Amino acid sequence: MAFNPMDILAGLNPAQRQAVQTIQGPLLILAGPGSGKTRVITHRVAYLIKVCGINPHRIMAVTFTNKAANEMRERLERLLGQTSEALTLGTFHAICAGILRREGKVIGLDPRFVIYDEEDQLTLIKQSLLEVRLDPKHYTPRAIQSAIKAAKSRGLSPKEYAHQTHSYFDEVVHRVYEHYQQLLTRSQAVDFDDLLLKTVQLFAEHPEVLNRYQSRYLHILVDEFQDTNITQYILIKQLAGKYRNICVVGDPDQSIYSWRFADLRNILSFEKDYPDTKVVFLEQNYRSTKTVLEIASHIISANLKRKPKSLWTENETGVAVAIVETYSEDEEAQFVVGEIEKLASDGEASLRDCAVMYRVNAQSRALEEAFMRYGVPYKLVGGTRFYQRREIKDIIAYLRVLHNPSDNISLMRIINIPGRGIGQRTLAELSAWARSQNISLYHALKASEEKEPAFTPRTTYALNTFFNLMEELRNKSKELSLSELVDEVLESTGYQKYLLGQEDGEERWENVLELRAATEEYGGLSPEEALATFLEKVTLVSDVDELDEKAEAVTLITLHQAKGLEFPVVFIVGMEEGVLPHRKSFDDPEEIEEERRLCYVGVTRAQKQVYLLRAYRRSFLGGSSLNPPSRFLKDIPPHLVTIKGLWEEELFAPVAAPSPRRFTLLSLKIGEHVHHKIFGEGEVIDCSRMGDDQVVTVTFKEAGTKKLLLSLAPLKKVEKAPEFRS
DNA sequence: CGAAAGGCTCTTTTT
DNA sequence: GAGCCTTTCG
Repeated sequence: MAFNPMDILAGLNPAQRQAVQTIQGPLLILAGPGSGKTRVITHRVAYLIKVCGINPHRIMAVTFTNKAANEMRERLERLLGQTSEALTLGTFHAICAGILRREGKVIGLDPRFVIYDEEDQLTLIKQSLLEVRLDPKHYTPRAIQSAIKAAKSRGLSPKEYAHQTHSYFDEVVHRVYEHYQQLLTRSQAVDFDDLLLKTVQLFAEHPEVLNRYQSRYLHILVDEFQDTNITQYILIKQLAGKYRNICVVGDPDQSIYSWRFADLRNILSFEKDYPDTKVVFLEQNYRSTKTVLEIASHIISANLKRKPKSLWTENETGVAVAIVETYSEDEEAQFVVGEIEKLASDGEASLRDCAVMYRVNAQSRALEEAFMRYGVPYKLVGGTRFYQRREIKDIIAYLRVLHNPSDNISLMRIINIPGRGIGQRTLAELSAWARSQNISLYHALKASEEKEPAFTPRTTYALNTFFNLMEELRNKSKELSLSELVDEVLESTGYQKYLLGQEDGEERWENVLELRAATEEYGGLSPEEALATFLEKVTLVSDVDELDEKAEAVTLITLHQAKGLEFPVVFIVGMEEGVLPHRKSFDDPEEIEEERRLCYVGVTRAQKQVYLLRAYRRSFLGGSSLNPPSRFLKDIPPHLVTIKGLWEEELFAPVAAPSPRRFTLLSLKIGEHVHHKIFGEGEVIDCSRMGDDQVVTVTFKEAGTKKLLLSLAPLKKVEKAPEFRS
């Protein structure tokens, strides 16, 4: 099929075309929600390659999540009909990690450096506090962590930080920051923010390296520009220094990451630093109904520090927004599930069309319980994130040490897990000695016999045994495939036994197996490369990245994570003062404005229908509170609203209590066959305990696989095996 | 050394 | 209500 370059422009509106075709010089695209932003970026890159003949090797596109990057690559390949590997495409963090692996040597960075996440960072900060003899009770590690992150987001090294600040607390932070950086260096590690900051420093100190990159990148694109921080801004300014073909895309109304030190002033700086900037507004919305767009506009218009913007759509008017008031969060969740079941059975929306959004992760709990109780499939994004789980981090720590023995934090994590008689005292002594000898902890392990005064024979033996174990694994790591290596680690360290001996060991072990499964896709690489690639990936993935859009299930997601996604039907729960807006934002008008933007982001995810829910009473931290309705609800004009008065009509109606059915509780085993009132016949494929109840996973003949709570699901045991059994 | 128990503080939001 | 830290005891 002949390729017609003009296909790239087909179907774009005039503003979108302008955004695609303006390829010379700085360009700022202000894109409202649903205005086809992703489409514009993708088409712009395609246009550069196909029409302008630019080598993909010379284009960089920065996205906010890995997911966005993957999607863009897919779309691009479809559009171009060819692969696009040469294109630099990824998050700031991933792109910088790549640059540092290649070029970091000149600033003394080992190419095998490990990336510490925020948990590792906090551990290291605690250690720093102790080592500079400050009391962690007086200066909370969290506060210090936040101050260091703030400094790094503004591009400040410890020295620069000291110059810029004067309070006593700043002096404390400065001391810890400086020491913390030393500890990182000693571990051949960088933290998240260092990925950006070190790249900036590298470019600043080594113009010859910067020059290579400047000359390479003829075109640079940055998505979600409203959520970039100052360090990221400096970085793109460096990179675009030569050609100045820099295109940034953003929407100030969707800026929701100022707590991560994203700085809206970047948009102002951009226009100031590049006075010849052309600005394109994308204001036609293709996503939502007129009603959805109108209530969104009313909500966001109440922000005072904002440039007004007029969004419009040719879509149909659609239905009114539903405001639902329930008594408790459990009822709120129950309403959501009931409504989704209704939509699904009426054929108005499938499960994957629906998303439930909330302000804080803790809110997902009541929802999950309700979804489980009614056997409606859901996918939870975030929460306790997979790669943050203790057992997962343990295994990764083993792999990290095998890859790079200098990684002290990981070594300290696993040195006594499973327990092998190396306690806190020994560890403290060993690491003090390592520091005095100026060697890594791993090296100290090897040389522990030379230490004066010596460890007890028993301790020495334990240290030696552990060291030999790790050495053996390290040798094997050079030959075994990644999954074989994981198996070997699990086996030879006794980790499996250790886990299964614990209370919730079964479940944790499942997670470990899931991790092991994830290592299988690295078969094509050499053992060393596979390990390196895997370790980098696991620290830089986010939860949205893993969201499976095709699965027939309802999405449960925080408002922050929902940015960039869209769903036909959106439920926002917890529309209450204290939740949205969150009470932490009460005393700062700017934070309230950000809460409002967050609400705006949520509403504008919807294509057809929005439900805003609030509960009269919400439990938190064991207690409960009565929250007034969110102030944002007052900004919605009444004629666009239907109130669902579960409040008046159903509140006092008897709700079927779960307990009475308990005594008829039957117990099911894997392999048994059941009959469900709605879903029909199925086979039990898994069961686990939840409190004094049982959760069973059943594969139904017609309805697919569902998780059900035994006490509530209308299930009957079937003695005779159904005929579909395979 | 390590298990167990008791006491404390938080919880926004995440690449 | 959990997760983290400290203390206590075997």
